[in-house]
Amino acid sequence: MTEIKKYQPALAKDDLYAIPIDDFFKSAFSVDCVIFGYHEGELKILLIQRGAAPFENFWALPGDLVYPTEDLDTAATRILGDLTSINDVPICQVHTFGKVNRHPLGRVITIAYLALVETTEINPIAANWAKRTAWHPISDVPKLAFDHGEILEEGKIALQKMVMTEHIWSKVLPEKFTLTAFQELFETLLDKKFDKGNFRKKLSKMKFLTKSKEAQTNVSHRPSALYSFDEKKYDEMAKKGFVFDF
Amino acid sequence: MTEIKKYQPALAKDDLYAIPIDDFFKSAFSVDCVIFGYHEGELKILLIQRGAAPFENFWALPGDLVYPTEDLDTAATRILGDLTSINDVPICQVHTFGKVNRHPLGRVITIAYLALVETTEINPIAANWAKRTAWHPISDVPKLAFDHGEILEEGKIALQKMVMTEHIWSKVLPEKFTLTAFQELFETLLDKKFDKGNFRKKLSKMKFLTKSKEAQTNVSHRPSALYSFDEKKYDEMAKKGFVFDF
DNA sequence: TAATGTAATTGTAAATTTTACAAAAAGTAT
DNA sequence: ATACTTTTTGTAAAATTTACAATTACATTA
Repeated sequence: MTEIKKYQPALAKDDLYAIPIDDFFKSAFSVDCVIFGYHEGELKILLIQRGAAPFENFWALPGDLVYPTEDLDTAATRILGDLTSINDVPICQVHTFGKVNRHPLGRVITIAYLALVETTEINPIAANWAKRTAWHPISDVPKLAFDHGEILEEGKIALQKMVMTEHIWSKVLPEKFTLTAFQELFETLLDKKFDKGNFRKKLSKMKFLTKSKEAQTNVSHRPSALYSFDEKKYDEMAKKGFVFDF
Repeated sequence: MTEIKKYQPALAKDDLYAIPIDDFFKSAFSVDCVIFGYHEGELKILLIQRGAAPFENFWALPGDLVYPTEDLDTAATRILGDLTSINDVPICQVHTFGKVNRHPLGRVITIAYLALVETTEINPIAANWAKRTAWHPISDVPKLAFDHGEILEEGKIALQKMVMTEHIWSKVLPEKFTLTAFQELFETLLDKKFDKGNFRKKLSKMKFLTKSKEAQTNVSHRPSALYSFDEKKYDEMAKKGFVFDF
């Protein structure tokens, strides 16, 4: 009995699936990146136009096969960079999609990763087999390649959940920002409106925004104080199990 | 230019990874099941003792390779059944683990699935290459095969999050249950204590537990009313974006 | 049968938070 | 100086949370 035979996986009761172990090692997996862009109250999604079969010319999420010698998280970052020239953006895993026929060229399961960035601070440049890149308003997305439509929908749900439990939003605003900008960000991401006075009262109780001595300039009205995000304070609170509950 | 060449994935800038497309299709993927069992204030985890290499004789999460012609979700259910004889338990995806060297026999990424069941209502029977099955107290788990220790830790965190946002707990209690039993369940899962009076006041506002006309019998104290879970009501509230916030 | 023990259930008052606004403040533009 | 705009603070009523205390309903024991 060989080493390989020993590792033969479980067989279904009717032996329907009794296939040699080698046949299991004929799959591939890919990463698809759901990159949301926020700017001044508008949420967009980053797409590429595919310059390679299958689904050539279709719009799609930036994604590609993972190298056999590459860690999953590493691959996600690398692939995003390879196709869109976006680097240094932390992305996090969301969900894995594994329907048998989701990919026309063979068995490929795909792991979706997600990030939220400031639309104008990122400069996506199509590279490799990506023909072009474009930000599409979240409310007006074309038909996508593969099952990317489904992946995007899951991504939207995951984004809203993460907004309330992680500081995924913290790199979207500039170093110093007004509370109004902060509120607009949350109103956009959560698709809700908040009372201005009450919103900031809740925030001040949360302690993780610290007021600086600087103020807004060049506005034709009372200038706003500028705040900054205190990650340490946030983590303290998060550890105690708090969630945004607006 | 062949069809395959066309689909060649993105190349890294330095061509380090320029390998033929076929080499991508040499991976496998597996499912590992994190099955939590609850009974009378005790949380346990279901493990199997492996009867096959690698990690023969090690305790491990029930898991195995996915067939190339099998949907991911289908595989999860099938594998759990094959190894532990547990069927009809809904399990949900949690996270995918994809470090290059996590599996000694080749590149295998694994997708973790999770469920919560009533320990005594499930009768796990080792089957196939599983030597035996056992419930281990969550606080006393042996060293596990592969990276299953890490997967279990992630599973614990995911369980707590899900308890607050989904009714993953709803099949754990009997059809009719006391509010005290309900409270004990949540205290166990969230590892917190609650004030009895206040806990049930919050519950009554949530509306998804309906009081039946029956009461507890054979208890040497005032008998408790029995309640049942109203899934429809729960879903209504969940749709409006509510979370348990005890 | 009455008293006792136990846990379920309801009650309550003080403290806190939420809500829906209103008023005041601090700048530019006219 | 006045108007305008948005920030910032204030406030009173309503609702909720909190920390207990009191009451209730059963079985068991005296």
